[in-house]
Amino acid sequence: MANIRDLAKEAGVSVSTVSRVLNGYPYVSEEKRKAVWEAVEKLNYTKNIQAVHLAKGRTMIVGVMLPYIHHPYFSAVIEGISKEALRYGYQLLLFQTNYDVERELEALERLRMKQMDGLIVCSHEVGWEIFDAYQEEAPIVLCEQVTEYDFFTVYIDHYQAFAKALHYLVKKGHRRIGYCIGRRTGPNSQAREAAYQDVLRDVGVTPQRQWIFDGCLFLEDGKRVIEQWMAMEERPSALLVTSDQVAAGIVLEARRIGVRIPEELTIIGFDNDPLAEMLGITTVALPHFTLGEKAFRLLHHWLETGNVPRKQEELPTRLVVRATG
Amino acid sequence: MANIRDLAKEAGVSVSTVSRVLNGYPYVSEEKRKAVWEAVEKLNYTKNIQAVHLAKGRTMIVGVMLPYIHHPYFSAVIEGISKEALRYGYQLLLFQTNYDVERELEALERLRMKQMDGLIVCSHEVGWEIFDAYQEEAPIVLCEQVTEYDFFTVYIDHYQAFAKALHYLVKKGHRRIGYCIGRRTGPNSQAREAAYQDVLRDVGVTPQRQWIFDGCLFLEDGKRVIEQWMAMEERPSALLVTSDQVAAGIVLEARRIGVRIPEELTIIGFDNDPLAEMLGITTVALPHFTLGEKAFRLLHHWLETGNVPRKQEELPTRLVVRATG
DNA sequence: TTGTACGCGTTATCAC
DNA sequence: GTGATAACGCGTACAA
Repeated sequence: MANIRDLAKEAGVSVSTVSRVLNGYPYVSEEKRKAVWEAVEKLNYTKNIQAVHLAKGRTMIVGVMLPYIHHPYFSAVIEGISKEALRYGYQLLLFQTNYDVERELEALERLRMKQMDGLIVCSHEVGWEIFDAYQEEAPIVLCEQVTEYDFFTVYIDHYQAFAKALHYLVKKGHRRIGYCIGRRTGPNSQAREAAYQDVLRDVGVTPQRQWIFDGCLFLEDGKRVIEQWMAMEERPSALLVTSDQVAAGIVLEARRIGVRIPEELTIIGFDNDPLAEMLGITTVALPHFTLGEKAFRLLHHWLETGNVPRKQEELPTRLVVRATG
Repeated sequence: MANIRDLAKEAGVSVSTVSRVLNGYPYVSEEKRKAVWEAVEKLNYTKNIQAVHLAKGRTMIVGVMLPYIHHPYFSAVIEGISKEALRYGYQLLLFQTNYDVERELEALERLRMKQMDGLIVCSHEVGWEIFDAYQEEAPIVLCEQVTEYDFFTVYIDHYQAFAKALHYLVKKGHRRIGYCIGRRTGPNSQAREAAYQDVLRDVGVTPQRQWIFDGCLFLEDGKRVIEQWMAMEERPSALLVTSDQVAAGIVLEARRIGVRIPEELTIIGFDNDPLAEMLGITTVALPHFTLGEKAFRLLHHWLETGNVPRKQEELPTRLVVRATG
């Protein structure tokens, strides 16, 4: 493969002149410029981007750490990141972790190795203190709320979102309120749990353990939920559901087996998925796409300006009332 | 940041010895090995991966070219790619194109620049001849069927899949058969169209123009389809639908407005999405995840062995009969 | 306006 | 076992 020196020889100029022409710098005579481009043609030259990265100490690559891709939540976030990355001329390097700590650490090590200029963390398993340490060496933006440490963060306030939906239910007279959750360990789930405990305590209701449905991630899980619900002695009259996908599963299975919604069971989902609109599911709209966009912009700002004013940005949510609640 | 020379100085050895230790080569005395690792600790050293890439002429990165990420089809494919990439120690660089030719060319240029070792193309807009040209310089694997050129390809035979579903419908007595499609220009859509024309001709039916519903990509589009269907004079008695998402849209809206399925309208979707199972939609199962896996493995084989025996791999489909057809 | 020479950080090839 | 030293390919002061 031809390199910049071959070009210089072919065009009869120096390597720096070649470099100037290739990168569009001024102060190069028209004839030399032309000679260089002709050499490029003749030798079928292409710049080796790895060498550029090494020489410049920058890659214009941003890493994205997420557990799964094939999931409405994460694929929406990454779509937002991708859109903004494209706009600012950055590329995206994917780190799918499956919540495996080893893989998360691998991604962070890659950041230290300067494989990318910065990292966006969509969700994770390892402790904040780890990120805090790596943050000293390279820019990291997190997509989850964190209070104890000082990070660059863009997040949806799941506590408020959950509380909002709960207050709505309480106002409508519900007292036996349950909820479905994905992974209980995640910060989002913790926030939801906290809101649940707080609001129910405030209205003087003692939540029952079996009103909480764990491991609800996909459409299919909704089916299981409604089956469990059917088998219960003291059934909740309303459920806040992880996501609209799961809520859709509940609603469809309920229809199938003749459970009337919302008369017998009120359902509120999260996300504002097109499926929720189609099925008339009341939901809390969450701005996932915007989350990705803002996360990238925050990182971009950090990369371009270089200053490290820790910053948090909170994204608003909105209750969309439809037929199920 | 400390580099390999700093390490050498600190440990009192040469850079070559440092390199040997860092990369686990034999023939290094235990004491020097120890000295190097101590220096690594002391100087908080991390290898600069860009320099490694430049020196080795390999990146262990594979590019993935796709139009969108936030789409069940593509996110399944990329999940499959990702899984295999992880297994073989490769990283994934994302090229979201939105079917914009400029961006597709940009991805191909990046391949020439050796930013990645190979490229997997999930879907595209530019002509085959372009890929054919770039293929001379670096490995490319395509996820669509192509007959005119000689490529590395893994694909689902959409012609056969469509024909299979059509024959099933014909056997059940349907003659007025229509179909929904996403982008008509894609090779998959072309294959489906060809199957449609062929099968209907064979059974002596002249397809009507309005039996073909274009631009059907998402759940919401299903609603539009059923509305159009309602307004028609001579309605098709059966529809083959782009994807289960769109099929679900049709089925749900049909239920809502009281169109009986399958009595008035038979529906067959594609993908075998969980939503199809939940709604009892008859569908042709398409192995998207496997497609991604196989695509990566093919590329991997090419990268590791270096030989270029052009190869095509076809993936099987399966008709899953449920309630809607 | 142009060219020389060095830096970027690592790996690979020799010679010892 | 070990150490110089030359690649790898490009960017960029600095000098001219």
